[in-house]
Amino acid sequence: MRSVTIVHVAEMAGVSVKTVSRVVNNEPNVSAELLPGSRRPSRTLGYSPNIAARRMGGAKSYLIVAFNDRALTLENWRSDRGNNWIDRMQYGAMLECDARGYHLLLELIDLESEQLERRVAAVLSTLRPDGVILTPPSSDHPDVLAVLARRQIPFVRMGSMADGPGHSVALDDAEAARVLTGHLLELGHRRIGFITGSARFAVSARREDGFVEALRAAGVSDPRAGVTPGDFTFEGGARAAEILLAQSPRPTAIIASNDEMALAVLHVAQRLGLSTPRDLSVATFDDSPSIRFSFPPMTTIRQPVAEMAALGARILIDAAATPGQADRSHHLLPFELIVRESTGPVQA
Amino acid sequence: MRSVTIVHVAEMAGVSVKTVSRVVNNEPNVSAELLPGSRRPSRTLGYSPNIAARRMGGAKSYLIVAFNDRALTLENWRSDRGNNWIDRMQYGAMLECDARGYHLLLELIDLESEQLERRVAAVLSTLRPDGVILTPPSSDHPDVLAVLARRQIPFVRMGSMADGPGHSVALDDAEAARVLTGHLLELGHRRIGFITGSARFAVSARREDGFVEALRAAGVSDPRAGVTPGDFTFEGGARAAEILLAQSPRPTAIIASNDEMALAVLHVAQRLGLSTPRDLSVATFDDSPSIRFSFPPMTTIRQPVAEMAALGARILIDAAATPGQADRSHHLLPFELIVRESTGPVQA
DNA sequence: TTGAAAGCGCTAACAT
DNA sequence: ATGTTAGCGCTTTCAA
Repeated sequence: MRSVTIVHVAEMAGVSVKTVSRVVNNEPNVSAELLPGSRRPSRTLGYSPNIAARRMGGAKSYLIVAFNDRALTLENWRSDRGNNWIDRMQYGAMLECDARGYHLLLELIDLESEQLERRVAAVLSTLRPDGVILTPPSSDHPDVLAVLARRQIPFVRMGSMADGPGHSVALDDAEAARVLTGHLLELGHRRIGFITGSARFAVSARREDGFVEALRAAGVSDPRAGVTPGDFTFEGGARAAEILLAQSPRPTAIIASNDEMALAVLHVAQRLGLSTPRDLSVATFDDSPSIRFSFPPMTTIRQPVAEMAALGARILIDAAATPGQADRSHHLLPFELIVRESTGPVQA
Repeated sequence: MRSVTIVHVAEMAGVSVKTVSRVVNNEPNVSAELLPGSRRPSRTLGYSPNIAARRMGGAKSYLIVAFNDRALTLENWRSDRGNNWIDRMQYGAMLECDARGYHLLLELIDLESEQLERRVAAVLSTLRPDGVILTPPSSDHPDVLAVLARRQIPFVRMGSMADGPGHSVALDDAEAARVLTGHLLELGHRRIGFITGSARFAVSARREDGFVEALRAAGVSDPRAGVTPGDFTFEGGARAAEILLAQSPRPTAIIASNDEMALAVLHVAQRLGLSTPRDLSVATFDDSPSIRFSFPPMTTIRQPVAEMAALGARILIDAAATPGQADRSHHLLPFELIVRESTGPVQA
């Protein structure tokens, strides 16, 4: 079935194709009477402009591409643990795109590849997106940023605090860690363990820094004593928890740098016969579904990931709509401490 | 920066654009010497064909669109509970697309809309995908199927057992329910509660049927006694669990039609002072991360969702590559019973 | 085996 | 306020 084109609509309306184009794109210089006149046939015929042809005509592509790290995505798939962060990012961006007549395309890129620049360039040539969303750890990858900048394609770095080119949307992870740590300090905890994230992600260091600073500010001696390396996986979290809980005196609270490791802490504590929060308080960072449904539901930092992504998409779509705007901007979104049942006052 | 086109490559190679096109698309009738000759410049220049132009030229679009129900997605986003099924579907399809030079585009459609047909048609006109993946509940929506069939766009219905047009990839949910129920029967359970899913999804009835059949086959009198309505949400699952656990005599096991409701059962049981699996066995269906990390980790049916989606994408890509193939096929993938710690022998 | 030319559906630039 | 024309980058005829 050949589909209806702008020519059909124009013929039916008895006007030129350009007029139809103007109406469809809400351009000025169309007489008011024409609006319904041209619009009616387009409705009747069920016309919607073909995106490829539009792009060929020199207009926008109505495409936003989000780059995800391939290795991460693959591993995620294999382990099937559901990377909630990416999902929420996608929902937010997709909804915003959808509302603005845009389409979101997820693309896998191999950050470790030697051909990274070439690959990124190829995707851009092939797809011609109006904008690109970068998720960690590509948000801070110099090669990716370089290609994007060279091509002059608007892009937004998600979750990056680094001062780089393009737009960025993030939240203050260090401050979030300080707030979370502060919550435990208020409950009387002094021996607090902290399981770090993978060094590949800039966020790991930021959270660790916030934790250490909060302890230092509270006058805790040797604030780094409880810092134990983790890697964002359940297994890594379990190992770290075992190390921490074998210490004497034992920490009365543990902060995990992500939810999966926090779940692991809960498991290890349970195995050791420790009750949460009576014997051990546990707090974490991402507020994924799993920790809301855990025993007990966990205290955490709530990040507005979907909102961040929606903002990112909005910035790109606006940039495509009004060229010549600033090509850099920096946005910090608020987070929220959510106190649940996994944290309680330290027992005497 | 103007990007490199086929013309540049042709000039550099000293051949016609058509020859370059042939090389790029692995078409026959190119002399062997030309292959490296034309390919070298294309590498040097970093050429990749523009998808929009390709499409305009009458070739494939290299696009697969997956339709998701908008209301479901929105609700999912708001409740932020992470619809693992969709995520796994997407991973599988995306990886397959990526491996074949394709791109996956998620589109939201409003199944409740009166303009559904028009909207679907608009997306198809706009994007011109080479194929469409339908996720439940759109897999069985007659209007959606009608538009697709009329347009002659290859599509695959995911998780649909209905005998309809197009391709379908599913697993035998009824059989899965029978196997899961059989596991409990073997452990000696006779009073088994079953919390159904939402009636909007065809899978709900299939699982319920399998459960009832298994009990009947085992000679359990009144096999429908334990069937209690649920809706796939945590709250709905909790309500159903409360009803079931208030019965006297109490069921010794409960099967929930999805993981979120199973988590709710665990919560309610815990609140009532029932220990799992000693006092109550719990089993469920989707094997999402949350039930692997729950206390205790739950017995479940493992569905190869990503593999199903990958197969779906493969079918569509193959169909686009070799027109004239059968436009219907039906695939049933195997599932797996995974026994964890939430189910145990009935206590005397 | 190779190439020249036409055209896909749309929009930008340039008339009118 | 409206229409005409010339591409956009590619692939398909069809011819050499």
